[in-house]
Parts: sequence; structure tokens; C-alpha cells
Amino acid sequence: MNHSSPENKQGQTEQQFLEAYDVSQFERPSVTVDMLIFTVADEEEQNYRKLSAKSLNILLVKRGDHPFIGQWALPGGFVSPNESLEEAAKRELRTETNIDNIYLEQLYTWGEVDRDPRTRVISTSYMALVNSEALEVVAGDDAAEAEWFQIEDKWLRETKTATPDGSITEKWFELRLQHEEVELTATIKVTKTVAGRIIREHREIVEANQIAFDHAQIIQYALERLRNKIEYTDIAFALMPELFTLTELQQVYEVILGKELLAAAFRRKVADKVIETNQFRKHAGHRPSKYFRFNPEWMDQA
Amino acid sequence: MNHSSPENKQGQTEQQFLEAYDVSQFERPSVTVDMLIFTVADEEEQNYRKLSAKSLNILLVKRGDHPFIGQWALPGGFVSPNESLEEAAKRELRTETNIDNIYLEQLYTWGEVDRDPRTRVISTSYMALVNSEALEVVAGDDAAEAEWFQIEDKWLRETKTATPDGSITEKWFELRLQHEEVELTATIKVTKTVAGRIIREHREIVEANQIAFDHAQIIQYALERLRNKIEYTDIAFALMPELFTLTELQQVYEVILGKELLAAAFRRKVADKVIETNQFRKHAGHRPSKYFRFNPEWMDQA
DNA sequence: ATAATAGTGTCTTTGAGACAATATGTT
DNA sequence: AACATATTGTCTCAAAGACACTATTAT
Repeated sequence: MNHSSPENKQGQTEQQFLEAYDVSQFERPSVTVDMLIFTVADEEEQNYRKLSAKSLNILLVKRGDHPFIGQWALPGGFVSPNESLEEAAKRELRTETNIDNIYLEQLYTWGEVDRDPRTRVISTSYMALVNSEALEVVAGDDAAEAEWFQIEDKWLRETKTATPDGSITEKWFELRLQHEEVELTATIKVTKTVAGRIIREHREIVEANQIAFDHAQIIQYALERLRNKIEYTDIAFALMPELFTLTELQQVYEVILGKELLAAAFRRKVADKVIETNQFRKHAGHRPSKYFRFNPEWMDQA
Repeated sequence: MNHSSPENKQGQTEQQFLEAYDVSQFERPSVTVDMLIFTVADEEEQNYRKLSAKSLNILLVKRGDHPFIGQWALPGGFVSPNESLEEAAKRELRTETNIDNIYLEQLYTWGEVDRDPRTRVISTSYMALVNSEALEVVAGDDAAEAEWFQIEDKWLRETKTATPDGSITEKWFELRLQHEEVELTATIKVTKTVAGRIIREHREIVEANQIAFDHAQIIQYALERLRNKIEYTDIAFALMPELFTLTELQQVYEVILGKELLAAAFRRKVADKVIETNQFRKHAGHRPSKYFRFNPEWMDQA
């Protein structure tokens, strides 16, 4: 990359320009990262031989200061001047989970002017997926309380209105986050506008109980992304331990998609993505199931 | 949302806290938006009865000042304190195209520490799609030169290396942007790492000629997103004029996907998404083709 | 008449859904 | 033996790919 010799209209070379550049000439917002750390966990054990159900969980921290004091929020923090966004995300992840090498993906950047009452804050959200065995490793040295909340994202209702050149579809979802006795809820409205050939989507919090900032909205967005991506990528395996049965894998798909799948078709679909081992999950009160591992040779659309 | 009464450890109510909040306590980066404005245009007319080929184009502006003076960059600018990210993107769009109601989607936020030599700049990129009829409406009052560059994204080569618990796949792409006599090129390396069950992707500029900042990388990322999304959403129609023939629609898919499609299958696939009109495209030296329009009632996975 | 595209019919292949049938350790 | 799940086989249906065939204009 050569960009040295020429001068600008003020007759400055690039070096002169950069030396004279006044960093403070524009007002700048604060920038933070928010972490959506998901895992799939077993729910309480049932009667003696049934399989335990799975649930999708997200890590939240209790706010110890204003604003939204006492409410629950996504873990996160400010991006320092000398670290990239992704480095900041990884740093937050380490602080919260002590786990290092896990799936991390940038989700979206939230930039509404008044999303934080303190000052202008622009926040980039990252989604991390950790496998259920890591679930115990909660919260590092951080003073804040951190807990796993069980997620339920319930479709409530939908309206569709005609407009001159298209339509507006509004969908309401109820997000319910639960940890022991604590239950957080929020209602989110997703608006899809078709005008001419142009489709737009907009997300908005109708009501939030004990969920800080716009985080209910962010969580609901992440859930939708997760549901989409699990269908055409291999992220599901990031939620699995090293060895797993195909039924466990299927349960993970089911809890994320929110619907039941047929075992036969499911097994056909994942057949290429897993490698059979010769170990078995035993002592379960029924036929033992074979353990599989992820097949790293598998490549989507290779 | 109630968050009023309680006090924090310093005994402040929320109101007291907010009044005392020192905005300047953290160093803050600059935040910008970068616009990826795409359109599909006819290439020069061929011999008397052949169809004209289509090409994918992107709008770039020539830099009039350091850094990267004289090179070409994505249009964009700083986000002001009183506008949201999306508002900033729309404002930039208006400045560059004078078009208002077009497809706009947030793509990704780029946060490497040294991506701008002036100061720490975090940039959120937005992708806009404009229909070919709007192509003439280039560059508003902005002093900068703005031009449409024809895009070619060529796969160069690929290497795959085994690691203890997975593999590393590197793909090289050559991005070539052309406007009349001006030709910009860049080589981008996309690295896909499989380690255990975790897959990561990383993008990096190997070499860039006359493309400013990390913008070659951003463009290549946008192209990949565009290729993906055209397969499972209706964004293609945002690139079409009000009325279009099915062959034109197919050409748009082909130029974005970079491969030829079979007409019969293509027509079946889009059949539900379009509405037949009774107008025809004539005087073409061959059988006239029927004009269609987008069917706004169509809903993916309704 | 001919070039060149528009548009349809149909055979094959592939993959998903449905569901029946078989297999097997634990209590 | 009975339970509860594991695993496979097969029929059906829908969508995609391949390709041949028919239709229609301007020159």
C-alpha cells in the first residue's frame, strides 16, 4: 500500500497531515461490546428411565449500579483504545466464563441515540456458544452476580395490514428468562414492512421486566439468528461436548428450533457431519446409544 | 420500564447518578458508517439482436485528502451525536444517490485498532441495493468524485492444511473494480479454521491497489453476504426496476452468484414471487418477453 | 427463412417427511 | 418381560437439475 508522496489542497504531505490531525474535532460516542453467551443444558432429571429434556440458556449479570440497578443485563463492557472489537469480546468472555477457545461471532451493532441513559453508547453484540459441560464454570473474578437463565421465546400473535404498495406484518414475541425463583419477561414486536420491492425489518421492545437497556431486543434478535444459522451451518456442534449421541444432537436442534424433528430424517441429514465412535452411553434403562464426534472434514458446500 | 427508587453503593438515586456521570472518563473511538451501494447494470450493447450482459456495480468515491489521497473508497462518514447508526447510513445514502426509499441492511462492524491511520475509527458498514434505473443518479452535492465500478470477484486458489484437531483452509480472491480506464485491484485471503468443533473465519487484505483503508476486504465480505442472501431472501427484487422480464431477473441472479442457471428451474423457483403483467418487451429481434412485477404477498417461509 | 431468445413439458435425481419395523440394555 | 429409547428400512412427495421441444418476433 503506497500512499506517501502526494500533497492535499493545504499542501500537506501525508505525514504532515497526520501530525496535524486533531483527534478531538468530532464528538465521539462510547463503544461497548455485549456478549450473548448461550449454552444448552439438561433440565432436572425426570423419572427413572426417561431422557432428560434440554433447555437453551443465556448468561446474564445483575447490575450493581445505575442505570437499571438490580436488573439483569448482558455481560459486556467498554472497548479500550488499544484493543479491537473482537479482542474486547474475547476479553469479556474470559472474564465471565474462564473458557477460552469457543465459538464467537459478531451479531449486530446497536446504535439508537438513547439506548443508554448515561451517554451515547454504540454497542456491538457478539454471540458465543459454549458446550454444556462448561456450564458449571460460571462467572470469574468479576464482582457482579452472573447466572444462567433458561430461555423461552414464545410467539404471541401476528397482524398483517395492507398498504398502497405492500403490507406491514407485526409479530409479537414474549421472551421469558428464568433462573430459579427469578423470572424476567419482555414483549418484543418485530415489524416487517413490504413497500414496493423493498422489505425492511424493525425490532422494538413493547415491555421489559427486569431486563436492562435494550437487551431483551438483542436477545430476541440473537435467537432468531441462532435459529437461522443452525439450519445451514455447523454451529450446533459448538454447543456439544466432545462426544455426544445423535439423540442429544437432535435435542439441541429441537430446543433451538422450538419444534420436534423426526429421528430418521435428522440422522440422514447429519450423517456426513459426524464420525461414529465405538463407545456407548449405557446404564440408561434402555438400549444404549452410540457416541459420535464432530467430523471436521465435513465442509458445507465444499 | 421502572428503574427509579433504589440507590447504589454510593447512596445515589438514579437521577443523582446520571447528573454526576462523567462522560469523559473513558477514551472513545470515532464511529463512522461505510456504504456499500450496489446496482446491476447493462453492459455495452452487443450486436443487433443479442441480449446485453449484466454486471454488478458498486459506488466508490475518490479521496480528496489524506490518508489514501487519490485512491478510491466506500462513501461514508462520521456518525453525529444526535443520529442513530441507521440514520447516519440513510443520510450518507441521500448525499450520494438522491434516492430515498431503497433497500438498506447493516452488514458488519469493523473494529481493528489501526484500520485508519488518523485515529481509532470503528466503522459499521451498510449494504444498499438500488435498481438499475436509478443508476444515472450519481453523486449529489458532495464535492468528491463518485463513480460506479464494475465488480469482478475471482476465486484464485485454495490451500488446506491439517492441524492436530482440524484444519486450516485458505482461499485467495482477486477483487477487480473497473470504471472506464480506472482499474482497482486487491487480493483478499479468507481463512477458515476448524479446531475441534469450532469453526472460525478470518478475512485479510494481501494486497490492495488504489483501494483505500480496509475497504477491499469490506467489499469482498459484502459480496459473499450478497451471494448468500440472494439464495434465501427476496433482496434480488431490490435490484430490479418496477417491471422486469424473467430473463432479466435470472441475469441478476447469475451475475451475483457468478454462475449460469437453467431457465426452466429458475422460472419454477420464482413463479410464486412474481406477478404476470400483460405488457411485453418488444423490438428485440426475437420473441417478446412478458413483463413481471414483484409479488409483495409472497412471504418466505410464511 | 433465420437468428436468438421466450417459455413449457417431462424424465431423473435428490432430499425431506412419515411411519412402520426391528434392536437392545436396564429394571 | 416390559419399558423406553436406538436405529434402520421404505414409501411418498416435493423440489432441483437436465434437456428436449415448441413459440414468437425483427431482420
